[in-house]
Amino acid sequence: MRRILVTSALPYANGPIHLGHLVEYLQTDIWTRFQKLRGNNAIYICADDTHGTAITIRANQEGRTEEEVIAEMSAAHQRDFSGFGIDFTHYGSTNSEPCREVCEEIWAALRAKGMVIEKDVEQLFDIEKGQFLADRFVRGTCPNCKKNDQPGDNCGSCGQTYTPAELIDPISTLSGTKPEIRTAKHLFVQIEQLHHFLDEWTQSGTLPKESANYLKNYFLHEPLRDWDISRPAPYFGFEIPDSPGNYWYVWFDAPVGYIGTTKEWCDREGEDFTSWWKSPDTEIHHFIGKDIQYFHTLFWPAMLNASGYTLPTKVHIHGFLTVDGEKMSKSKGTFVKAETYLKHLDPAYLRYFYASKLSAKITDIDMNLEEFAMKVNADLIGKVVNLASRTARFVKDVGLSETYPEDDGLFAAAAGASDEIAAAYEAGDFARATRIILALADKANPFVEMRAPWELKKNPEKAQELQDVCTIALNLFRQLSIYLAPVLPGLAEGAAALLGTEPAKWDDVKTPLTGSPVNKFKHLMQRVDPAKVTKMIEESREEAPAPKSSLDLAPEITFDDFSKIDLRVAEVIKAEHIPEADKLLKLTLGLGEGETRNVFAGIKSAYKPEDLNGRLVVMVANLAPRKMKFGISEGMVIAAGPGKDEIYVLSPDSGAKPGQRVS
RNA sequence: GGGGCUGUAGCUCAGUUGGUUAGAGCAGAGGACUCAUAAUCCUUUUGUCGUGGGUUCAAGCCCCACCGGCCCUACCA
Repeated sequence: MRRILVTSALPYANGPIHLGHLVEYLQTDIWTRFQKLRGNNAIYICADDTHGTAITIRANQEGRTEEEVIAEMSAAHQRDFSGFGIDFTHYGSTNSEPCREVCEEIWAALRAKGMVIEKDVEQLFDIEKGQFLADRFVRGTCPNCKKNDQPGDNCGSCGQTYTPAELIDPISTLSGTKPEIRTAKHLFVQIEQLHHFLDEWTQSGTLPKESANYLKNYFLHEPLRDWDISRPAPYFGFEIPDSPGNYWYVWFDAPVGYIGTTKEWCDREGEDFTSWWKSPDTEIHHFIGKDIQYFHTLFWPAMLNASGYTLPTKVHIHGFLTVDGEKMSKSKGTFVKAETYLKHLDPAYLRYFYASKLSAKITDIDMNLEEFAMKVNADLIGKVVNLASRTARFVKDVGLSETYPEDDGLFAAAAGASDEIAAAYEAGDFARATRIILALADKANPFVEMRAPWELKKNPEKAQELQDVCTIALNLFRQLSIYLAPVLPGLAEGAAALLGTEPAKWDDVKTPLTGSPVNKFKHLMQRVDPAKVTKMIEESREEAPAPKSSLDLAPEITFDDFSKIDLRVAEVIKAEHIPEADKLLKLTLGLGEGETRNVFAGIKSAYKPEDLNGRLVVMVANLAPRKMKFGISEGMVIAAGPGKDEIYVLSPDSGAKPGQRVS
């Protein structure tokens, strides 16, 4: 029996759980349930990540204390997780005494190894609020491209990175005042001292290959920079014991939360803490997203190494979630909160859908909503549950046959897939696991079809054969339900209840069930109703926020970009109605020297043809011709205004000649 | 700018250490059945494996370049 400690990254206590988070927590939950089902001693530890400036800002805005904010958020998070069947052994908080104790212990170890140094750091200081500003709380003009209203670390327009102190005209987003540059003492951890260790550890098979490559080529090819680990007061977090007025940066104490939360659980349950975190016999498995790799694969192992804690056995890294091929979007309604999902849909659907998409690779997964409904219905309802649903009621009165009948090797084949499926689960390749399992279902259904129990039922002399066929189908169904139990614990329970047995263990797939009663069949799962998916999306849709300023400029372009556009003065030689067109007028434009262009302009709602005849306008003369319903349009007339009856065609001052270039 | 990953049928993806006519599920087409939550079963269509070079007796798999997509780029939580 293996001892396995499993963690998911700690969700930040500043927002609700959404479908993107759930990729990770469901992945971890499935993996942990799999380990338990195999008979291993696995625990799943998680906690809210509670420290940092963002929490303080929020608390101030809401006129509450940080503790009130994080308590409410923790309750909400746990409610959401529980709604999805995520079964934590213990869920804690980084703002707890055990976490503080472990932070202090690790810190002391780093100090003892001489890995902590002090350096002065220039940072912007908000005078009115009396605090230093993190990058995200400063905005100003980009020193590179001069685009205004950019964040303090890098420019959203040109991509340039810089320090907040380099910003032109910086403004504190907390007070709206202009911050000043001040110097403060920060504490740094010199993880370069463990460079050699990290070189080896990161390439030791603990990490996915692509992650190991990334670290090797991006960080470990040169000396590692010192890690700034402290923040000056005021800061919501733990004060550093030997450096009053300074607090540990949230990314120092967040991963320590894994250990601190385990400690809290051990104290409560009387478990031996040392055997979980300081024993070579215990495996540590972290599940994280690709965005926080370097915290977990450089700083974290360095901290553990320096303080004598067990290093992670494996760091499982997953990609992000997109919905219908795009980033989750509040305005499109694809930013779905866990709570909203649960109002409309069965969590089992999402558990299965994610499982069918997740592999051991660090690739993003897409939740196509149409595919979601179709796949869940086809696989789970149509194939798996259908096996029970189409046979159980035939044997409701007689139960299963006393001896397991001849089944053309189906049961043995499914039992034989056990190792392969287990290996796929173990490797985190749930997509492969579900593929193999569904292939078994695809063999079981044709068997039922061939033996046609509904025909056997008509002939009382074939009662035994009928019972045998159903015994086989229900046993195959039971195998499937056990294989799927990590993903769909509810289905496994339903299967056990139907067949009147105890909840299954993994190895039960190898022994057929005989002679037991079969209870009245109840639907184990409902089909996905696409209308409910639509409702969920509608409820998630938020009104697009109003543009920040009235001048919402398009991204900046260069002069070269502009000069690609060939604008010409043109004379409207002829403007005509097109009776079938709702919006278009057909214009014949003259560019001088007898050259004319045929242009369809969407200005019918604001202009009559007779108003335009003879007028000079400005046109884009080198626009690619476009085939439209009523002919080919060879350019475009420049106009201002929002549309409808507010369209204003531009005209040059008198004297301009058709064909002249506008620049 | 640097780096990681990725590009295989309409869609989602498998394709192990390079080896014979490139696979699955879904969708599509045709048929069967009626026990089952319009579920199931049978048959069947579809691919210049991103592009261009190279290595090799042999490349979807190896090398190079290019094009497209996603992501990271450390005082961001």
